[in-house]
Amino acid sequence: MVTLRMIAERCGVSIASVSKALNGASDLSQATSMRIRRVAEEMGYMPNAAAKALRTNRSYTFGIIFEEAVQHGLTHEFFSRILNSFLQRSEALGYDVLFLGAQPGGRSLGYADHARYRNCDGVFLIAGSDVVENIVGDVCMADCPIVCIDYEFDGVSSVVSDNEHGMRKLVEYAIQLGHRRIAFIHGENTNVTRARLRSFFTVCAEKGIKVPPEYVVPSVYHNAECAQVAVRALLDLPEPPTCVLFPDDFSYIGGMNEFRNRGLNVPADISAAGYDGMLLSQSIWPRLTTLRQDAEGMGVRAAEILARQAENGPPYPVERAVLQGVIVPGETIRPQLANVAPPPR
Amino acid sequence: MVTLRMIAERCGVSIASVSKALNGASDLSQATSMRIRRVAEEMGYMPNAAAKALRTNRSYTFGIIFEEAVQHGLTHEFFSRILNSFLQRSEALGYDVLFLGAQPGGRSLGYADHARYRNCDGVFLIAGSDVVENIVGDVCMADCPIVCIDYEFDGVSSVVSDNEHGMRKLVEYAIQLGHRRIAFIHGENTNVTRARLRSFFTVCAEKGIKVPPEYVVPSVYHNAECAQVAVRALLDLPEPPTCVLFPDDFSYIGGMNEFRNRGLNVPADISAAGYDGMLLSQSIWPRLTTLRQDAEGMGVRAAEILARQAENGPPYPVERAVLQGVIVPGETIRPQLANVAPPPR
DNA sequence: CAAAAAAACTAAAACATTTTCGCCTTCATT
DNA sequence: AATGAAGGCGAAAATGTTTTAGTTTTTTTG
Repeated sequence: MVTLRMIAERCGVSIASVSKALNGASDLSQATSMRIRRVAEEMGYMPNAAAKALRTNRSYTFGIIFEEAVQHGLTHEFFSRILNSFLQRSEALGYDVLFLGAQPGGRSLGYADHARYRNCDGVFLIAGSDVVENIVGDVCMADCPIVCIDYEFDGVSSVVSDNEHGMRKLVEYAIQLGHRRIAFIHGENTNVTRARLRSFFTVCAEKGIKVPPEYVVPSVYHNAECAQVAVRALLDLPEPPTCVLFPDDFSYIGGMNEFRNRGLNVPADISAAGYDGMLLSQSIWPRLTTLRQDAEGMGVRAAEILARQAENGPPYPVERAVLQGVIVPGETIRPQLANVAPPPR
Repeated sequence: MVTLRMIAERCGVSIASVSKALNGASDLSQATSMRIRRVAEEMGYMPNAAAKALRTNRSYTFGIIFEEAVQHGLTHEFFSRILNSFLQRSEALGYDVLFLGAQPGGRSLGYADHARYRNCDGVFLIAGSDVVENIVGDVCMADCPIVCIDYEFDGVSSVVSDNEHGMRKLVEYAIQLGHRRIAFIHGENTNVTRARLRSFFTVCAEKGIKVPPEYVVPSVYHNAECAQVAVRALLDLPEPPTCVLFPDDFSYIGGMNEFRNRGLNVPADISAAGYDGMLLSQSIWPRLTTLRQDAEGMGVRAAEILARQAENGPPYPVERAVLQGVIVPGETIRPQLANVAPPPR
């Protein structure tokens, strides 16, 4: 390992000068600075992150917490897309990303202690809605900026998907195509779900559409079987819906199975739309009409918020970024009435 | 931030003693050791990873490199499963995991330099077969143990999925059900693909099954459209196969679309099986018969190899771990002849 | 040309640890 | 009582870097 001292000796200058040359300090002559840099390059110098962090108290590391009760972990495409873009943006901003578990070094401490131990400059919290509330209190103890996903807490910055707006788009899309008997299968009771429900009711009311209580049926996110059961209930109603909205593409696919079991063709006999926009949803048949969330945007914004706050130092203001999704038109929904305009594009 | 010095002052002992107490050194009396530990706990002491790493030259960090040309990144379920299990096992072994990019700190250096900069105790290389060969040479310059996935290089340890064995299982399964006209749609020319092809031909030869060259058709991994085109060619043959094997579940689903387009029912009119075992493959209809790779096992073994080699220090021996998958029986394949035994279980 | 100012460079401290070596007790053994 | 051994503890060096506060050298100015 080549150190500043070794370069200094080779160049016949002091360690301080080498440090300055490599960090572009101003009080060094152009000539020596160049010479030192050349020698450093030759010797294959690579700074020591630990020493740097120790001295400057900056690690240029973002911690990332990834946890949810269902042990799917990163296999949720929504989460892995966020992570992907967060990684890229962080690297571009000069930060490395470290996974933070609750048991740093084998000992069972909390996330905050882990973050403090590693001297993180920021923490990105991606947690399923099922556990985020338990975690966030702990994480806050870390004395660095924090950003969490799809959840808003007092004192914690966040990046959220605009679920109200997304749901509005979806419902308006269905209504525009002439549907008036629209059912909504929704996920567990989380703030995300509540936002979507709120929006669903609001838009329906705006358009003068009555929503029978049986049309709003609870299910579980990412659970195909559960959604299938929910669809069964809907189809057994005396007056079943003409269009069903699903909470995510997994549920969507589960629901489609029930349509098929009943001999219903989509979209000829019944329409459907969903939320998420998984890659696969465009490969299956019929292609799903689904609201693709801007997961990439969320990762990018999270990295940018953390980087900015890390630069500025405490106190850390609470920031919010709201990202909007876009409808990916598929083949699962069609005009319900003859006298209605064809679907946009 | 509470340091050893602060604890020492509070306890009226030396810094050295505090360090020893917290690290369980032997030359300290039980009494003082207990007292120091209690005070440290009270004060909320958390060691400084940077100082520790600087002094001991061990960072307890594994670097992870994740790269492939197709920019799907972690959204490939196979990769995210590996990553997930690697994370968990690493944490249990006392290591944190850091993402390694090619541009540490904004400067465009290589992966090896990044690993050296962060003083990684090991590097885990997950790269798509399309880029791994370009990367591995660079990575080797890092003077720490390395494990890569699904690829075998001289001088580099690796964890591989037993593609020969997996393919054998799949082919034998089809043959056992009476199929003798078996086609194989395969991915790009990589070592993984070659292993599967080799195995495919071997097993067919063993069982005395002739494979017409048109039955082996190239496609692209994770590309549904490509697979659909391949299926089209197969179905246009004068004597089409009775069973089609796909390189992955995405392709599988693409192929299924073509079956449907032709009005073929699966498995009544044609059988199919695949490779990967994505979660979703068990939610769609018909449920896919697919060979689920032991991705979790791969992540675990990778972490264990790195940890062991990091403990033992150089020189680092080249280790290989071979993991085997398991057939997940679905509904896409059925006995072809009447006089044949029913499918196992 | 002397003095002042600016430029170029360095010594040393500081960051939080671990670890080696040596010192001082205490206690048991001759 | 003298010797030795062992146990318990501390001083200090070392890790690689940044940064402050000088110190030396060069340049400018009157």
